[in-house]
Amino acid sequence: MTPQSDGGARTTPARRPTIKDIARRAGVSESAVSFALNGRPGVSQGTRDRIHRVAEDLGWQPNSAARALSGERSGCVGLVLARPAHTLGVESFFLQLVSGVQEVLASRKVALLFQVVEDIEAECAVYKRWWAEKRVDGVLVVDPRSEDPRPELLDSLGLPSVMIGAPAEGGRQVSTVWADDSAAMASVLAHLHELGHRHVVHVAGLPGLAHTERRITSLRTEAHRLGLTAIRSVPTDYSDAEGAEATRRVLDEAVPPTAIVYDNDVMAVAGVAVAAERGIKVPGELSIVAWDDSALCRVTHPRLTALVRDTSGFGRLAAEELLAQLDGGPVRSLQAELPHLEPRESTGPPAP
Amino acid sequence: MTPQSDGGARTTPARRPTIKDIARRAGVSESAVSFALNGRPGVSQGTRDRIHRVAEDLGWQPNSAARALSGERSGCVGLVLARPAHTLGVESFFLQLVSGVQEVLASRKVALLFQVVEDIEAECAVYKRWWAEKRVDGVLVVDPRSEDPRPELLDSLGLPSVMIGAPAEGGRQVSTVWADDSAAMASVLAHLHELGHRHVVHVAGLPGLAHTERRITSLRTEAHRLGLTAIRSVPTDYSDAEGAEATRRVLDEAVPPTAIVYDNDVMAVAGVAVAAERGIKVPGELSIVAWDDSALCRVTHPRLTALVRDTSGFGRLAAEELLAQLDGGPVRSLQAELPHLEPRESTGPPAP
DNA sequence: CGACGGTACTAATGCGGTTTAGCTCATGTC
DNA sequence: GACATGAGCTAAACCGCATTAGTACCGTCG
Repeated sequence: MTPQSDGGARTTPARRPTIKDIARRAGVSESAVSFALNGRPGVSQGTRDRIHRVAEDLGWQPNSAARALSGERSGCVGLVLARPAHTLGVESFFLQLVSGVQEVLASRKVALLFQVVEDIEAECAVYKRWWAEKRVDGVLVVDPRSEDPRPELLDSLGLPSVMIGAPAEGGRQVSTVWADDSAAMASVLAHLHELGHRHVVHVAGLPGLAHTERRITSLRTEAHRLGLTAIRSVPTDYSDAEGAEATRRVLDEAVPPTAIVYDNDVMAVAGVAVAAERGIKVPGELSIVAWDDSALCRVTHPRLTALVRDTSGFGRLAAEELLAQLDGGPVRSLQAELPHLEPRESTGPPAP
Repeated sequence: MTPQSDGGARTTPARRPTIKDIARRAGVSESAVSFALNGRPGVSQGTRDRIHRVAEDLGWQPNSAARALSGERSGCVGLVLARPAHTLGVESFFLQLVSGVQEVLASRKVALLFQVVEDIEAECAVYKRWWAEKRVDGVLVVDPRSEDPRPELLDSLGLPSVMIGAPAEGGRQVSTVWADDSAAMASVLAHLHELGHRHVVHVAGLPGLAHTERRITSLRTEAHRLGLTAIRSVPTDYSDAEGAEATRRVLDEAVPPTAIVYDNDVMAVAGVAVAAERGIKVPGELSIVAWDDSALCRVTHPRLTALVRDTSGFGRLAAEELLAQLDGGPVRSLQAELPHLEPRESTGPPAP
């Protein structure tokens, strides 16, 4: 830590123009300006144009605090990510989601308040604070759980919100946007079944998460339907470490699986590494499928067969839905496009 | 898209308590409440305590808009990430940085406004808008460039800011927080030199970025000092695709390098994959070093020797510095802890 | 020709805080 | 006992915008 320059006086920058400045320059009252700039009736077309010109000239933008204070809208939506610090930052899902969200929000001049916390309790605390401070108009909620306290909390606060990734839950006034994990899992299993696999392991993500549960259930149902018995899910925390560990465990079993489905890209890559370390050929002796595509799936050797979904499109959908709700739209449950399987080099027929 | 429930009337939630409510309940004026809650003089200890108790009871939190409007502080800082959508989301650096930033901000109840945009022009536009809307009190700026328009812009707006990753630049009233890439690069080259490598290629990141330039310069200087001539940098855009492509190119040369240093983890992993695809043994025939450690470096086989830095600590430092500046502190240039090399399995002596 | 209705605008108020100015009363001072 | 002092509190202005309640003016119609 080396202080280097102590910085002198900062020159005072241009003062922000206000409605008053516009009013003076245009020779009208402040209210006229407000009407004109907000497209309200009560000003002639002539003055309206003049006001717009002056505002443009001055580079005026509404002061967000003032607007929030009078208009009852802060122009912000919130997004909290509850993840223990060490699991942060490898998965591609999240930033892509956010980039989709932003596209929509930015076009409507809505800002995104973002916060990373350790766990779900802290997450709830953030919602309460944001609500009390009137910081956000609504929130996007990720990582829905099977026993989730958040819909109830958000409902009681009356904070408009969209749950990303969960189907509708009974009774709560919370919109949801979700992908059909069940169908997707079925398509993955069908692909492997067609190739001839009869013994598949699903290295799942966190058990508490709703979509994990859906995938596990779907796997079981489909396996049953296909008459397969040697099929099961093992839980992890989504980390590379547990992904690798789970892989080692199942490969050590008396009858190891011929295919493994991983619940995210990071674990799938870890699985490839474990196979490499043991000299197990992929896909010759072991087929691997990654849930969620990303650059990762393309940098491994062999490149990974992956379940591709339009993550940023998912984010866009969620953001649209939240904005619609803020505009007084109904609470709904929307389903995103079905993920599709992109076969690459990591899946093939099992060894005879 | 399947609308499912149309949501009925939302029950009106509890009204947010205001200072007025506290004043009434405590039997004092609103100003007294404001003084008490902000630790200003002008109220006796007795009333002060009483007011605090009432505020606590009511669960009062200051309305952020109101406070921003009168207090000249929005309680928000901004962070813009300018990346083309397709390069988003693999690198671990960013989310870790943010998690460090948040730790500090949250403890001071400052919110983080986050925005993803396509390029640096859009980024500048966001700063201008945030300034005009008075949305943020300051900003954190990432990915500094060698010819960077942002310090000048931020300076002219008078928006307090901290550049993350660049050493101080002449004249601008912008703080900086940076790591000594030059020394780090020197340590990497020393490691490889000790192992016996004489022909090293540096697969660099985007040429425009300041730290890329520093690493390239340092590599050249150090190579010269060590009397090595077969050493050079090749530029990429940080993506897995270009990392792989660059690797193929240099391995195709008449005299291929015996070691490659990659400017991020993703490209290093891509490099490993290219080696695997060609049957080149790592580290037997090719040593690989990754700049920045992450789960990725541990899931490859072999695990990657990496340059470790405390990214979230870096974020903390930057956030601290920005807050200090908002509190009237001087503009400074701070240096973060020196990254250190973590030798793993991907580096070894070159083939004889 | 005066009441009427509509248009184009202004004045005034409020949002929830912060801050300045002022007011009251007890105390100390000479 | 008159007067300055300061502690403890209140009233009022203000931040920048949205909104509601007027007001002035004009044309129209009975």
